[in-house]
Amino acid sequence: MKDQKNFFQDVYDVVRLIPKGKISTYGSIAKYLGMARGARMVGWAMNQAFALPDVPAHRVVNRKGELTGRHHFSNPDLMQQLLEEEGVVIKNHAVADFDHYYWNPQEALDL
DNA sequence: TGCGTGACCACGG
DNA sequence: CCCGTGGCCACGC
Repeated sequence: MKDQKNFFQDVYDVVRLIPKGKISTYGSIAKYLGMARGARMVGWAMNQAFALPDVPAHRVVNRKGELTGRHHFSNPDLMQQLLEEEGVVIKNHAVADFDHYYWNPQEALDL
């Protein structure tokens, strides 16, 4: 059991583990941390995380694969740009072939 | 102290 | 997939 105060740190820790060229979702991360209904909190954590250089917030999208957080970057197009640099194809502000790039912490970290 | 808001999600139609 | 509804937790005023 971990303190909820470390929840944000846990979020950053998981996000940091997302492999290059892969993406994950707010809900999956929240679920992995035991907050199945705390997807919004992951979003809030990301809002604070964009200040942390080691946290690839651009690899976190919503369950539809849309780059909903792009407006919170210094440049709205930066998120898409970073993903494309990693080989992720973006179409209309959303990840094309979402299932192909999807990275599930539950499976990857083998709970 | 209470209410509105939000980088969300699940469910039913 | 779209739409409406409810729930979730934290933050700002």
